[in-house]
Amino acid sequence: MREVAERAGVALSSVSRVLNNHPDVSNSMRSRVLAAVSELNYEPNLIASSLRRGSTMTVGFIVADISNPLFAEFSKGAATELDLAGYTMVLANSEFKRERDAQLARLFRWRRVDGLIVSLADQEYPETIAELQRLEAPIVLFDRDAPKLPQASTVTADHAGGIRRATDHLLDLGHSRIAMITGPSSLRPTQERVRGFSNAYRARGSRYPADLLRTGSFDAAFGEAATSDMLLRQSPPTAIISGSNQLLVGVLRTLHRMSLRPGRDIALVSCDDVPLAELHHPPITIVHRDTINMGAVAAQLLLERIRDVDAPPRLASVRTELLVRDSTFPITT
Amino acid sequence: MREVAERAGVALSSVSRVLNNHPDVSNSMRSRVLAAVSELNYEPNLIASSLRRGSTMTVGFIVADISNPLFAEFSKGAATELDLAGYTMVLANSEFKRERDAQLARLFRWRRVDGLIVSLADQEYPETIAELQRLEAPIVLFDRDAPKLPQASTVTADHAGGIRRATDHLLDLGHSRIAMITGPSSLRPTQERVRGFSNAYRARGSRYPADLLRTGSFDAAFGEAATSDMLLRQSPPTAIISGSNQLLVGVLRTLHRMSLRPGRDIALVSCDDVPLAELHHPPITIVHRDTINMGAVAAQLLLERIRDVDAPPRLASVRTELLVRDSTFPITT
DNA sequence: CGATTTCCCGGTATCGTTTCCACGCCGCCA
DNA sequence: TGGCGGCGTGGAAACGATACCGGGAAATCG
Repeated sequence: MREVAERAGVALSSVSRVLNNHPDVSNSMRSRVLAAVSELNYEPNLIASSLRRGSTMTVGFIVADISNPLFAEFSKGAATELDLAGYTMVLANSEFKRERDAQLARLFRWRRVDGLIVSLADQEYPETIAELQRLEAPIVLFDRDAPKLPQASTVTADHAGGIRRATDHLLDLGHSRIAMITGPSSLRPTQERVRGFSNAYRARGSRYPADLLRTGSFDAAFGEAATSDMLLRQSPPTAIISGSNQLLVGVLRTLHRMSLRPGRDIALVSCDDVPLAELHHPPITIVHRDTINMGAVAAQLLLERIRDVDAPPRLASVRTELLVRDSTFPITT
Repeated sequence: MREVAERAGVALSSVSRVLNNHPDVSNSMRSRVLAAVSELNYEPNLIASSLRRGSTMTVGFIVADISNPLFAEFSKGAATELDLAGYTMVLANSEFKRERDAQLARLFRWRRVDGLIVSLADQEYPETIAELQRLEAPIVLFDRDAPKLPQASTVTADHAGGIRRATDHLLDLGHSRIAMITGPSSLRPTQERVRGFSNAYRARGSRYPADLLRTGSFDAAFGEAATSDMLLRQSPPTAIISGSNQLLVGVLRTLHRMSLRPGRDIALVSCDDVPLAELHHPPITIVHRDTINMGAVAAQLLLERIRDVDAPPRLASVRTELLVRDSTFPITT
């Protein structure tokens, strides 16, 4: 930049003004500087700029596992939206380790990100909460509750409503022993789903079968184990609700192993639409949410608070939708 | 940092030495400084550090679409490996637009990334090549050839071998009219697959059916259109090879629409193992490659050249493997 | 015991920008 | 004609860290 200034015969500050198209710059100045810039192949240094400005134009993104389509789509939605605003996304996987969450929060703080989007592995881990509280930049939580972080915005999905509709659907079809397998009980999606599940039964004056509710984790192995365990019990379920695309993989593995065909021998509902669900034989009924849009909304909530420091944190909830397909069917008693 | 120095009654340079555990620092100095650091809750500024050091400890990652499981797994493998070395991944989606590739390459250069991993949307687009050539940091290409970028390392998969084995497998089963649907003909994976396809036929003294080779793009819509087009022709294929998980979605949609069942009415092979392939009825034969490992290898190639400026660029190829499942079967003529 | 090395430490320049302040000039108005 | 406001510009002080250089004290050696 100094070379550019010399070549154009002007001051450094003028070069800076031209490059940031500051209003106070004459046409002759602008053209001289731009000429020198292109002659010298000048390349701005965004690091120096960040240091001086106090803003890095980066947003941190902490997620358990980017290879999970849920997070991948969410991140895509967010990245696209951030791009439009000139922000770059910095990505890190926590690998479901809460200590990683805390470390990464600190790292991003040190890197001076302008904002942070995070899907906590454990929404109550004090270390993580503490690290996040020290962050002055705005935060958006993805599908998590964290009362200790009142300064954070949140984007969630209406899991309770979705599961409520799914359960109603199954109950209407005559199923009453419905199993639900979903993630860690400490996480918002799980809590909401249990609420929706419970509400559906309660609306009909009964209680949900507690022995058929399995909370634990979101991975395929858990889905596999929980399914086979329940199916081998005395009074097995006639329908299963799976809480994630990964759990679905486990559920299907077990059903396949036991030669039970969804849609005929057992009803099946899962959460989040993936190619597997649509193209399975039979196609699987899904509690759908627009994850890419959730990412976009998360980015918007974040940008809103980056741009206006005084903007209050907000909570956005995207709706869920029941896609009824052939894996659910009326039971004949 | 100045406050820390004052509080500890030492010079700034000493604080820096302690924090970077430079050898020339006494124990008493270390403890005094560390005490002051924790009393003041000092937080290092990695931006300033980057500016001064000339290294940002970040690696750029340009990919067409992170929501594609292929790229998502690849990125996960790379991110995990980079993490171990203390590097942070900066992510951007090109959305298959070659102009975006070029823009992003420039952006990352300006951001002074220490390295770049990139899966080009178009491996020959001159703008992108030019932008990459100006980059002084090392580059790793994912599954692309770019002779104009001799300074770049590359990680690829043995597509030719995989498709060769898949084609041999089908030919052995008695299929001769085998269709292959794969991506843009300008891209390495496509070229390699065509080579493997062709080799298999040539080894038996014949030529591959040119009317059944469809190159175009990697998305589901193309897979859907190409499949229905070929199946409606006079002499339709008895087997289909799909070149990506997205194409597979399209192929399956068409087969489903035409009430053709893979494994019975038509043989089917696809590339890259995804839950859909394993849990489909029947399970789909796959040309498999370890994408997470490819990411790890890409990161290693990059780190090697970041650490040793004189290290020559390298080319790593990961093997592919044919997972024979029930979607391929002997044809009875 | 003097000379030379080793060990620590402080001061300062520097990385490449942006922003504030001051100043000169021109045009306008009274 | 003198004062005043706005425009355009240059100079310099940051932003927060690191690395070089030099010097004083302690340790080692002949």
